Amino acid sequence: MDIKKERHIAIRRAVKNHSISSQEELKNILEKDGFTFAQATLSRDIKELKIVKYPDVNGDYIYTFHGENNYSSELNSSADENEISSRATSSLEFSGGLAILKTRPGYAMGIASDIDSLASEEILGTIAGDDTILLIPREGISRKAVIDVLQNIILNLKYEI
Amino acid sequence: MDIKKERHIAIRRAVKNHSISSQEELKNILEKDGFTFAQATLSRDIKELKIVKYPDVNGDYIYTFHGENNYSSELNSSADENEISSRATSSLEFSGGLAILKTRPGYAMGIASDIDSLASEEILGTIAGDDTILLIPREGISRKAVIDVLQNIILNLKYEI
DNA sequence: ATCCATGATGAATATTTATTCAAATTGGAC
DNA sequence: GTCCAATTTGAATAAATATTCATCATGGAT
Repeated sequence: MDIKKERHIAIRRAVKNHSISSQEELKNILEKDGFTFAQATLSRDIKELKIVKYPDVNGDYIYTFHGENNYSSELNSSADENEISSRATSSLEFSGGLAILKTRPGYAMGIASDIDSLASEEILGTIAGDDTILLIPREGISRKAVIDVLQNIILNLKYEI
Repeated sequence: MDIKKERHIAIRRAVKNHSISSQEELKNILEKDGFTFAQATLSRDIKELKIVKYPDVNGDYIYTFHGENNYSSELNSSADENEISSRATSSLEFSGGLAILKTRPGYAMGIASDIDSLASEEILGTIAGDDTILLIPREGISRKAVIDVLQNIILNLKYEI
């Protein structure tokens, strides 16, 4: 698998699970995971993943996803809701300007709702059945941009362009 | 009125209405509005206001509020929904660990919903009637923190500690 | 009014982060 | 396979941002 893609996944995971306040800190974590790269690469990765340095309630900076609630609660820090989504989705395919995301039965509504709130910059709207979500990207949003943002929400998303 | 408070309001307004990609750019805008200050001050202001430098869809950086959708649509760029909230709210008061936000009749539900989504880091939950919202801050969140975050959502909020 | 504590600020600086530029790698098309 | 264009990357550097430290202002308390 693509090394960059792996690194991106590792970055998302690290950002989610740690309280990271600088790229250097993040770099150290990833290096312990066996990744090797320069700070420049990390800066670019963070930009692509739309990760943000957020001033948290305690007066510290913390890297996080845009719009993500990051009060570190013990409740959901181990049970990672994105991991659930990961198991719950199966594939993403495109047709014309539209995309179809398949999910496990019963999951479509919930995941569509997550997408509505977390990817509203790229996705104009969603229509969910039981195991299928129709995604309507905004004008000018590329397939790649759709994939990128969904990968932010759903770890290990499988897709076909 | 407090010069810092005025500047904060001007910053929020500028961030909302312009596509600002650096503190220097923001500083220039504010200076045209008659404010004078050093970059250090702006950095601190931005931290206090929890404004974030966000990598947008076009591959640029843009200063924005955490979690705010900033696809610049002509639809709502002039009709500013926070301005509506500003006219729609009247006062914020505290009692014990709780806060009461008064609104114009009929607005409580809508505003409470905005607060739920935009201030969930500080506010555990809200209960809205017709013109009154009960805010339940999370443990350890100070009154000042509550005021700060609500000021981010509601311009010109009036309050009593 | 005077004192004290707290907050606000700027200049300089440290730190952090983004970009440039050149090199290396990758992924087709043939 | 070779070639070419795209993408990825690192080292160095530029640019941007945060903090330090000293100073000044502000707002009580007495």
